[in-house]
Amino acid sequence: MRNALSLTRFLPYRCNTLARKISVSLSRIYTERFGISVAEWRVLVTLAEYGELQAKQVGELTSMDKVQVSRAVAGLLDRELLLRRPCERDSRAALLCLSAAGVRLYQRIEPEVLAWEQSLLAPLAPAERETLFALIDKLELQLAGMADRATAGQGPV
Amino acid sequence: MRNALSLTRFLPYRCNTLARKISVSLSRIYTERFGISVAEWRVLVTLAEYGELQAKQVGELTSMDKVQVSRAVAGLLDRELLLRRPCERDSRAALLCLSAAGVRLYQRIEPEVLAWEQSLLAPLAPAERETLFALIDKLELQLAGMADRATAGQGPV
DNA sequence: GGTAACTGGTTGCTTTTGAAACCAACTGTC
DNA sequence: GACAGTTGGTTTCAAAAGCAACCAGTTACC
Repeated sequence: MRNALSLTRFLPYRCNTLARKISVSLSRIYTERFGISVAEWRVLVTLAEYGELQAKQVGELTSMDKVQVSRAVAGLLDRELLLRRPCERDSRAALLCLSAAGVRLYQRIEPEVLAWEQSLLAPLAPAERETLFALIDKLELQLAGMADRATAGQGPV
Repeated sequence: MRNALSLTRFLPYRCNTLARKISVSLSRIYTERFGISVAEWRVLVTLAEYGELQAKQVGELTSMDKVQVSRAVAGLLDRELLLRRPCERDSRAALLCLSAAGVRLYQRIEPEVLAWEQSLLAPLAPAERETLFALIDKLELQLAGMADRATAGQGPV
């Protein structure tokens, strides 16, 4: 049967398998050896970068939905890798940050993850790395635009 | 806390979210409107391209593992979009191909998917598209090498 | 100040995924 | 031709993702 579509040149497929392979390879570092899930890892990185945040902000920064964030935070609190204190401006929310143990754990994992990333990016010249991130930016932007157009004109919200 | 790692410049994260957004956007076409899952879609595309294949070959061509293939094929057979006949050389295996209904369905979906892909790739010049696929190729190659090295030297197999 | 709509966050439930056990059939070796 | 090891494919079971309901607290409006 004649068809124009071949998976090897189909971006959704290529992007999906690449992401999966990357994730499997990377998660060996923090999942198998430190018992940290992908969601928990993202929360750790974000709090390490920003200091103190509400769960909602973590979700926005990581593109995780609130259920994922809630469960990841619960797991990290169980292991006392996070601290939670009430937010005085809004008593529904809480402020999260890494505990001392969380910082120590993060500092053990981070260099290994960075080394792994260097090894993955090794075959790419610096300019190619820039290009790669620029292309990803463009595609995400375009997707956002496509979503907007798809939901527009569907009657009043 | 000072750290070198920021999610916005971390390839695993960027690749993961991009793949997820692409998948959500695309699957609106075949999931919501035709009731085809991602795995089933890949089987359809592969059989449309290659004609008649064993489940194992479908798995190799699509990077799906055999459980995924098995379930996708079962779903498609239920809806009579596939034909299965015994393989005379190996009676464990079966040969799969699209049924007439499967071809018709595929021919309805394919143009919509191609149009969607064009719309996604619209902001990329032809040369940029080539670059993107080349970069993905390089990264997958590197990952394969990293996996080899990781499993090498772990004692006799 | 009371009530309706909304929001941050959690919980419960259903659907999806993935790993490993499993079955039947095939291959090689003796 | 019997036995050990392998392979194509399915099933089973447990972890994970996604959805909707929910609770408590907040905002907006009359």
